[in-house]
Amino acid sequence: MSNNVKPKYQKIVFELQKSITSGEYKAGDRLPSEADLVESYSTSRLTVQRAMKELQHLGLIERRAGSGTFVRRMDQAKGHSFGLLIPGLGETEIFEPICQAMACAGRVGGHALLWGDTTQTTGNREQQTKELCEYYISQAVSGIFFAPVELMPNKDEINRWIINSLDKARIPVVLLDRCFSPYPQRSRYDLVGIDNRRAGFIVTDHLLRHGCERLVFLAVPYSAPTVDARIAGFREALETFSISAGKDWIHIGEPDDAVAVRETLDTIRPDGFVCANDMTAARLMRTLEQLGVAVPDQIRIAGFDDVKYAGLLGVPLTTVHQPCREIGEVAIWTMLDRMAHPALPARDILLSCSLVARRSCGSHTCHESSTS
Amino acid sequence: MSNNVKPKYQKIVFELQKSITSGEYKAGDRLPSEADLVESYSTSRLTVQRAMKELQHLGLIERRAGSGTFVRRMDQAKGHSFGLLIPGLGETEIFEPICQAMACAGRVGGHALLWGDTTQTTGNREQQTKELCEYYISQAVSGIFFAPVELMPNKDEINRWIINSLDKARIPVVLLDRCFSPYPQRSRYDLVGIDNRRAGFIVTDHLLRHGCERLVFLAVPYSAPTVDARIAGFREALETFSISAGKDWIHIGEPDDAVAVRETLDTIRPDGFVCANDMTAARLMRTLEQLGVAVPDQIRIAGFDDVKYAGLLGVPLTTVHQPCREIGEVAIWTMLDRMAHPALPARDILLSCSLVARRSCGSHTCHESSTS
DNA sequence: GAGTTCAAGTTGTTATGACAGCTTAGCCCA
DNA sequence: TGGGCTAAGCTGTCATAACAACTTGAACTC
Repeated sequence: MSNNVKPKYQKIVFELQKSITSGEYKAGDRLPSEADLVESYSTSRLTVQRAMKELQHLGLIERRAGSGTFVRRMDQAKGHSFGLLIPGLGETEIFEPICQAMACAGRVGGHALLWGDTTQTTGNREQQTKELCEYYISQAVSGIFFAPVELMPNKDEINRWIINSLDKARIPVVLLDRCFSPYPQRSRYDLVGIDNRRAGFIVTDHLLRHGCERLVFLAVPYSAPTVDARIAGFREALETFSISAGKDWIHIGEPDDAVAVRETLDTIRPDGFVCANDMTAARLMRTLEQLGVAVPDQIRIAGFDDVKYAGLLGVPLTTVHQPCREIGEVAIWTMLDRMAHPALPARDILLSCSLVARRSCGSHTCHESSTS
Repeated sequence: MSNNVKPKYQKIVFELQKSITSGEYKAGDRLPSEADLVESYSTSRLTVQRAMKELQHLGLIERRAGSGTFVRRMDQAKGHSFGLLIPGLGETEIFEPICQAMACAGRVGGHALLWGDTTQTTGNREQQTKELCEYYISQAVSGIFFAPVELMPNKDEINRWIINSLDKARIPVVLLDRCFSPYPQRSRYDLVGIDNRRAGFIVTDHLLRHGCERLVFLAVPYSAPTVDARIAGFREALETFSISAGKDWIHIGEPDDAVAVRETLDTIRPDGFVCANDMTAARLMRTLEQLGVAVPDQIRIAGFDDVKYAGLLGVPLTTVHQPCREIGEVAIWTMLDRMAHPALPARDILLSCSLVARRSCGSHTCHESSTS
């Protein structure tokens, strides 16, 4: 005489499970609230809650206090599709190889990468980025790799809009290269990038070892927090040489502004520049050439990123190499791991990077020149 | 801000977990009955039951109606075994909860954690650590979690010896909390820890917002690179307040040295100290008390780690909380992932941490009644 | 138009109380 | 002594009640 009276909460579990797997509720859909279920099953809230807890442990649903209960995105048979939301793709040079590596690593696992074009000349970039974001949401991608917008006065607003949209759609996000929150804060997302503080230290240390004593760090306005980290490393390296940075050794401005550059040269009398990235360094070099200042003889220069043309400039540029391939691989892994373990806390995942010494720092150990 | 109110049932889960993983209850043992727990925790049966359910889902216990609750014997067959190589285990306070979390997370996957004792009073620590390392190698563990030695003049040599040994044995390593290389360098191993630069920034920023204008960072000699990162954050925060740190604002010395502390007070005239960790802060507070300096009225103090006794000092200590549980979980997943993908580059995996404001910083907005 | 406040709705946590079903140990009786 | 029975103790299930914490969107203010 098997007791046919099944626990009431198991009945609820069973029926909801059926509704979910049969497709009545799809991924991301909101289930009826506890109050609704209490009524429709004429039971107590505790019982409903217990059923929900079971479903949660089964990994079928996801609950959010204040918001509701949602069907979790199922681990599809094999392949996921991920969206790339990278406003500067094609311009910054470093994201292209990163995406390449992601596509390659993704193919191994049977995943697809959607490339969105945000570099069309028509329309403004803000609009394009938002539209691409909405497109990805409509396509119900499994996750999105996002490189926050920078170098725009209203970057915070745009980034917040995007993140809010993705949050509402409950799409997991992995940040690439940088966070969108102002520094001491931390977003709730994983971030994959390089250790910018270490990079700043390495490149500054290199210049100091080659005889520099008065260095200026140059960055354009509205830069990302990555630049702050590079500045921190810059300061730290100076400190190890017992050099205390003057007030204006961190200069925020345009490298094309010949007047401002001239003034900086005259007031601070630096013997070297650390530029926030290679693009800034390249533009500064052109300005210095116009001003008749010789690189590296009078002023040494270094940058970050190791973009393709860094070694092809009039004076090959010393810089820090971004391990783009590795960043891409790790980013894919991070996304998959995040989908498998949603409860893990947000992680900053930093990779190491290496110095590429060229002539602009006056190095005697580099390959390109030997002016011993 | 600091979310000190933990659910009661989670506390029960945590304590029972600890009792199980520490071996107080062995496999097959019967745990106290619900009624017993209701009494000893002075709570309701529902709460106890909820805690039990959690432990059941974690796979730690097995319940039989009418009989009792029993510790499940774990399946040693399929899991890996990992070694914990943590020289200061039991002293630093922060590694204990980290290991606890690792043991729990590992148990879910059927993995075993070997705890090595390096705190015996006989023999020196160096010898013990090396012996433990050799023991793990002889046991052919699948991986080792290593917290490099610090605070010893020959720490570099010891760490190198250990790493070389593990390298020869081809045993994967995940570093906990800190790297063993001097700063700008980077080891070839994954590292799991907190974002010390951000932590340094947060705590310094907090003191500055409460009116401090002249701060000293105090650390003992031979500290790990984590302290350098905290100093970098310290400097950065000062910078955002347009305060340029004086030469001696970074003070390396013993907090017990009353003469040196007196001299620092007289020459720099600080209105606050940021100490490299809670232990340093606690010792400094005692010295200041001897010198008749009032905390926080004359000098504000803050530390790092949020060790257990931080809130129990004469003047409760403002500090930065280390998310030990999260570090442990992430460490286990990192190790498993590393074994699955040996080709991925080395990663620094940093977690975020939060400020715990108590009286030593002179904050009036805090609630120091956190410790029950 | 952007930020703030506020109210309604949702889940999270805990207390109290009750009964049902299962297991074990010990007692009683043959 | 062996077998069955029973009482005690355990977990499983469910109802009612209340407050806390969080989210969202709409109304509101600057």
